[in-house]
Amino acid sequence: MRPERSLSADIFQVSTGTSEPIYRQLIEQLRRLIAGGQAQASDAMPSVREVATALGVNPMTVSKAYSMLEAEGLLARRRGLGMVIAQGSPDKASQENRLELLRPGLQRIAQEARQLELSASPVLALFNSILKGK
Amino acid sequence: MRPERSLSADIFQVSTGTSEPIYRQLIEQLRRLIAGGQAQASDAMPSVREVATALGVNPMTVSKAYSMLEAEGLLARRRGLGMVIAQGSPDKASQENRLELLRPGLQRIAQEARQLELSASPVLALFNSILKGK
Amino acid sequence: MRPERSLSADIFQVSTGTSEPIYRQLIEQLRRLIAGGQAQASDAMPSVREVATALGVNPMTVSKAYSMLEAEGLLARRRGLGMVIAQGSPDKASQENRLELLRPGLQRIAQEARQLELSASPVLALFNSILKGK
Amino acid sequence: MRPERSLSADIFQVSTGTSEPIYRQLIEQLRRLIAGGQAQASDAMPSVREVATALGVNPMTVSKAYSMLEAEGLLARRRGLGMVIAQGSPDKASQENRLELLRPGLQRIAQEARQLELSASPVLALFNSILKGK
DNA sequence: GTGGTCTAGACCACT
DNA sequence: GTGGTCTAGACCACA
Repeated sequence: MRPERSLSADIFQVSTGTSEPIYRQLIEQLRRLIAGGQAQASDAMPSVREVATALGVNPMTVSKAYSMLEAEGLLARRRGLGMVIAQGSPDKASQENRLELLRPGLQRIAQEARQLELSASPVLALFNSILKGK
Repeated sequence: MRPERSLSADIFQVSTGTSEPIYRQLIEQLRRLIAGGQAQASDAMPSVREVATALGVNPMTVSKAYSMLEAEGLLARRRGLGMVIAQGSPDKASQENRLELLRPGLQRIAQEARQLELSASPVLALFNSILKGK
Repeated sequence: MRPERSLSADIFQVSTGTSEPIYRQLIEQLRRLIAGGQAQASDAMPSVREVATALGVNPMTVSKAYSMLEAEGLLARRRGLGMVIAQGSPDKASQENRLELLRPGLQRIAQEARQLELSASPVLALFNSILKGK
Repeated sequence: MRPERSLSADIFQVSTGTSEPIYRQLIEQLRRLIAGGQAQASDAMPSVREVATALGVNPMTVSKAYSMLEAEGLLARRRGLGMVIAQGSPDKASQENRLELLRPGLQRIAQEARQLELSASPVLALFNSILKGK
């Protein structure tokens, strides 16, 4: 078994203002981190407590996210040691597959741009500056 | 009384697949249509029943959206006649202001792209094709 | 977390005889309780179900009032825990400001008294007895 | 038949901002004018058109009020001439009876004053100034 | 025809 | 336990 890497609690960012439930934000983010290759099999997850205090949310909320990820097979429980990325979790996905994960969100924004009567170029320019500037 | 334009029920599109409640989708869409200048003061809104049947949702769901838009000052009620875009509703916003409305969504996507370890250029290419192709 | 006071369900009284909708009666009453200082920031509101059973109305009616008060910024939702008076809600208003809230109603009564050809003194005497006697 | 007096259209005042329907405001006001003795049997009512333009409301709304007052027996229709106060309409009521008509409104205000934590004296002082000053 | 209010009941999400 | 959302259906008020 290869040496184990520990993931930091700041891999997660949540926004409480959104209507999207916090536990779901966490789930989606870990899925992306795995698809992007930043979290790999046998990496140790930060503890529920660490994440909860770092994000300022209820520990039960983090625990629920972890449990659902475990049920989904992406996380595995190591008794007394915490959770790790499961051996069976998917490897880093291909670029095409990762791009496809962004499509629904981009389509939604495109629809909003149309309702705002915005043409493509200024929207692309703004997106470009956000992608690079931050 | 100056001529009045009637908006059609198909200005609205809802997706039931999302977790975002239907009435909120309607609210957001009307806000954008006003900001985009496609709905202007004193335009007549389609009736609650028209929108409800067009979208296949319960009239109360549409009514809830209309009521909240009225409380917000964007719609005005004409007793017995229906709702119209309120006189006090904002005029078409400047292009800069309309772009700003897209910023939060674009920032969210950019964060997701980073978690997926995607560089800017393929993401921009995909967005470009969505904006233009559809 | 500082100590929190819980408001009882009997802070509300509704009269079904009036044409004023129940949810609006609740809204107006809470506004007055806040202006009067009897409900303060971070006080816990009675639950929707408690109020509904205490008043004998449908929970959705109470929920509607709470939602509109939340949209107005007077109430804040605590996910899974209930509603509290929002931090941003106004403090107890000055006596002059509270008096001003009564002015429109008093003006309406004064107009009625004029139409009934009633002079000031008997009307004031009646009002005095009502204010003190009950 | 004694000489006929003509009532002016400005005996009515309506507020469109209220939830109370306009036609009902008109009905209540005429009832009070009769109880107060300012409108007496065989007085000629202002025409529907006059009242509608003076108040800026829909003629159908005034017509509805007149019709309901006729059904109630307070107004009588004189073919081709307009409406008059009916012969059978009650005479000016006693002061005690007229005062009683104000009681429900005053009780409502008293309850509001209690919720605003206002004591009797400032409220009475305000009411006094409104009754006399205007 | 228009919107508003209320009910009864179901299901969901969060803690 | 908490509130939120949606449905189906009834009744009212206004024009």
